[in-house]
Amino acid sequence: MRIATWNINSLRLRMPMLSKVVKALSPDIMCLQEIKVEDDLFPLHDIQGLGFEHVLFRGMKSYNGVAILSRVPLIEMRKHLWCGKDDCRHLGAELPDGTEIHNFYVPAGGDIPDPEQNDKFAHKLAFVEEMAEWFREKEPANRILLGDLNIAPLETDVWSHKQLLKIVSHTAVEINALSKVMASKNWVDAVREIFPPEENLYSWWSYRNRTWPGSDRGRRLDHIWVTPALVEKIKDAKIFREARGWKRPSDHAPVMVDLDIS
DNA sequence: ATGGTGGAAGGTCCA
Repeated sequence: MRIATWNINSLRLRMPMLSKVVKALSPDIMCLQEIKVEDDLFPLHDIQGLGFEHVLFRGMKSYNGVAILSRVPLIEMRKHLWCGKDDCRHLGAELPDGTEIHNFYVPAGGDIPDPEQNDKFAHKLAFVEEMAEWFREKEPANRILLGDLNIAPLETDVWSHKQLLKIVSHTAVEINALSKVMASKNWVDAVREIFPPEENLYSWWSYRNRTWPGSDRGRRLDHIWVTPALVEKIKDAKIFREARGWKRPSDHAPVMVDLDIS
């Protein structure tokens, strides 16, 4: 089963690009973030036309929003209000074999990496802490956790570890919080099972850097994790950076893994 | 130290 995640940054604007990505990668399950469309306006018919019969979405006007597009049936999990907010940052579903898939859009966190000065950073830290707590309390199961986690944990997940230490997405406090999520169910970074940690690997490149891709000042903000029993099922992984070079792209590239599950 | 660009809006807010 091929499972992909992509922060599409407006689903309606980039429907044609989604079609290209789906044709290129043929994912069985495509998880999206920042769809930026309220549920009444979700382009369900067009999505089904791409071959996804089973579609879950949770959207709001202008901001955030997540969706799971699938060729296999999904059972939607009960909604959880992360940080007490109903802001469309998570969708959980059960696959036919009982594996759970969790699609997250973690708050970006603003510019100042200090929760005292910056409410958005405080929200990000609280959200990630809550993820750790939430998964810790869950019963054992095979699970996939993926999405735009807005944190680049490894030195090789950013173009310059030294220059980004005080930049939101690569600060020690965020990486520490993310490591607690990882410990909550002994999650394994599936993409790093294929691409060794020594290798630079990015999934996002700022719109503000006009020299892309020459300078390659990227960060790996988008992740796919699995619980330990699924590790031996990981067959391949890929970051489809070609899509970042298309005209009017999302600032994120799709990330995918092949898992030997049904 | 600063500002750079893009999306949804139709204000600015958010990334």
